[in-house]
Parts: sequence; C-alpha cells; structure tokens
Amino acid sequence: MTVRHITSLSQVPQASQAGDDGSGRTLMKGRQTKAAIVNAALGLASQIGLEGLSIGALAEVTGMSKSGVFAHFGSREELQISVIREYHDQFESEVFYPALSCARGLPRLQSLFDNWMQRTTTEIDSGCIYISGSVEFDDRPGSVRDALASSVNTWQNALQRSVAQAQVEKHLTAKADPLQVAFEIHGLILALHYEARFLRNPGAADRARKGFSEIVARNQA
Amino acid sequence: MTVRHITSLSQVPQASQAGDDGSGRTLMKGRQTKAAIVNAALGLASQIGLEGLSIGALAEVTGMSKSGVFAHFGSREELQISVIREYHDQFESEVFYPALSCARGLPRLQSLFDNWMQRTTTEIDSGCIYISGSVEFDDRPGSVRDALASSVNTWQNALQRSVAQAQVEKHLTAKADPLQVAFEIHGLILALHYEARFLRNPGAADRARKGFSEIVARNQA
DNA sequence: TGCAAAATAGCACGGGCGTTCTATTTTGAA
DNA sequence: TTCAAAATAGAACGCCCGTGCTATTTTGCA
Repeated sequence: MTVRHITSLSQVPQASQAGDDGSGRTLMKGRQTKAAIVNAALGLASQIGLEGLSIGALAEVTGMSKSGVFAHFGSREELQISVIREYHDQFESEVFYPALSCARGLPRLQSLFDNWMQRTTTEIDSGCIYISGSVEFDDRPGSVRDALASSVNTWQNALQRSVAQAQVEKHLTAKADPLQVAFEIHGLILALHYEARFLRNPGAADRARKGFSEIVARNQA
Repeated sequence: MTVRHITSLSQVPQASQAGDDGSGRTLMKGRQTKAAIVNAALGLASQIGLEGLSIGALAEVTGMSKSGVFAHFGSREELQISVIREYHDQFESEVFYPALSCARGLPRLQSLFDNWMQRTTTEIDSGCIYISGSVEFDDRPGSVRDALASSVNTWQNALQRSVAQAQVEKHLTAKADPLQVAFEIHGLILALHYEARFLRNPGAADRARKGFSEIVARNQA
C-alpha cells in the first residue's frame, strides 16, 4: 500500500499510481498500464526532451498502439505533465526525503547537495528534464510550462529553507542571503550538467563539489 | 569592406558574408540574401531553438519560397550550422573583442564578464542558442553538435586564458585553478539564464554579479 | 458465468516537415 | 543588348505527427 507523506516537498498530495486507490477496491488494470507508460515516457523525455516525446515512439517502446497510449492521457500536454509529476516524485524521494534524516542546518544542506549531485551525475548519461524543459518552455506559455516551473520552484524553496535553517542553527552567518546561496548552488549544478553532459569535459563533478565547499566556507558563521 | 581580425577568438577565418568576396569581384546577390536569411534564422532559433527552426517558418518570415530558402543551404543541418557561425561571430564582437581594449589580467577578465552579462541580460528576452543548443544536442551526435561544442569550447578557452593572465599579472593568486574559476563563472551565467528567463525570478542579474565579485575576492592575490 | 464497462486496437484525417524536381525569373559580365 | 549562369518559385513526394472515430478485446464485479 502506498503511504502518503504528511510533509511533502510539494505539499500537494497526488493520487497513488497503482495497486490501490485508497477506497479498498482493487484498481483497474489501466492504472498500472498508465504508470508503465509514464515511466517509459520519462525515460524517453530525459534523453530527447519533453518536446521530442512522441506518442508514436512511446507506443513502440511500450508495445502498444498509438491510440491505446493516447487514451490514457487525452492529449500530449497531459502526457507531458504526467511525466513532470513522475520526475518530481522521483526527485523528491531521491534528493529531498533522504536528507531529512540529517540534522537541521549545515548537515542537512550538505546532504541535499550531495543527493542532488548524485542525481545529476546519473543524469549526465540520462538527461534532466528540469534543465532541458527550462529551455524548451521558457518561451512557451501553457500548462506544461506551469507544471514544470511549479515543480522547480518547490525544490528551490526547499533549498532556500535549508539555507535559512543553517543560519538559525548558527552554522552559516546571518549575513548570508539564502536566495544568493541557493542561486550559486544552482549554478554549480547547471554548469556540471552543461560541461559534463554536453561538452563531455572531465572533472566537472569535482569542480562542482569544490565550488560548494567554497560557498559554505565563505558563508560560515 | 569587411576586415579580418588577425587574432580571432576562433582563430578560424570565415569568408565574409556580403558585399565582397575578397577578390575584388562584385558579389552575387545570393550572398546578401543568404546573410539576410541567416539573420532571420538566428532570430527564430534564439526563441524556439535550433531544433525548432523550420524552413517553412523561415520562408514565411523572409517572404521567400521554401525551396528558395532551402537552396542556399542544401540541408537543414547546414542552415543550423550557419546560424551557429553567425551567433559565434556576434558573440565574438560583442563580448570578446571589446574586452581586448582593457589591460590584461583582472581588468580584462572583469570586462569579459561584464560584456557576457550584458549579452545574457539581453538574452533573457531573446534566448541563447549556446544554452538551448546544449540541451538539444547533448545526446545527438553530428556536425551541428560539433559546430556548437567547438564554438563554446573556443569561448571557454578564451575565458580560461584570461584567468591565467590575471594570475601572471598577480591580480589573482597563483593557487587558483583557471578551470575552476571559469566553471564557477559559467555556472553564474547559466543560473542567471535559467532563473531569469525560465522562472522569471527578479534579481537574478544582481545575484550573478555578486557571485562574480565573490569569486574574484576569494581568488585575489 | 454473464455482461456492462473499461481498456486497447485499427484506421483515417489534416497538417507540417525536409527534400527533390522542374520551371521561371533575375542577374551581371561580354 | 545578349545570354549563360545564378537565384528563386512552384508543386509534389514520403514521412511522422496528434487526434478522433469506431471496432474489438479484456477486465472484474453481480
């Protein structure tokens, strides 16, 4: 049974994806199929982007017909939004939740960064839809862009809160600006993704880690 | 008459685009038309990406027929590469060359960053194909990717050389790593583009500038 | 086991794409 | 002014796209 976290990164509870709908009634097979499609779609979108995602290619990958895939979403936009939600959930459970087991303040901030680095390192091969999506939808208003921006904002806020907590715990100086610190950390991750995935420069991960420790050192209480 | 710079950012001289081919013979009208098409294509590609660039849309914008546009390039790939070259040239003349009038070392590095910031600020509205292109072609081998990566690498090398010169001039400590400094600066620009253009967060430009001065302060001799 | 409802398939549509082929127009030196 | 060459247009091609419509199959409770 899928358990809902009370304190969610997004604060927006989602319907569980498979196995049970919460009312005790067995779920229809469609839910499971839909979850499988979304997973495949996330894999595709990570590599070629949300805009490159096509229902035909998705049908081929899942061994279904185009209309069979389509019926689960009703539109391509809804499919893209489902992929964003799935990515959000994975990001939450890989980067955010594990860090909650670390003490508030610098330890937790360090853990958030470490987990983020770990995920980004993986994404050097697979791609990251928070990054590719930002350039695909920066000039394209609509519900997909909204879902993407909302997801990213949620994470940015969580990161900023963690910086502020580190100030409360006297791990970082009160003079630091959480927005500034989060901005610089975000830059390190973006540079890592750019230089490692696109330029294929070696050593980028080390430079990102070094940059983070410099930021911490400079803002230490 | 178009003058060739002896010391070019790219070190790769290009044929001039219009008016004269260097042999004294008057150029055919096609060259001028091609230059106009490339300019329009750069405008389109900046907004919707190199992949979103379509010959049909380009024909409509320039008031030509599809085949008329197409004939100048022979393939869509060649069109995209022409756009990248045009962007490279503009970047060179807006960011790189003006900084050469500043003294070697920190003044020139500061000028490079200021010019880069200026350009990126403009691109918050128009988009930047070095950034959008990186996510469009990070998993798509071919000549377009090669041209893009080569252009970016040229600029990165110029930036790193400027950092090294600042060390020679004793403006920055010899212990600094030019690769590390350039990486962190690149991150600031990427974060600015992401947060200002996609998220529409205010204050991102100030944060990028603040980040740069912190980097300089930390690495000062 | 029966049977409505859900899930999936098959097919066709209109549209945009890059590209090719063949006219037609325009250019510019002789 | 002539005329080959260059530049441009026009139409058509095969391809893939998202989507709608109508069967057909599968599901899972009564």
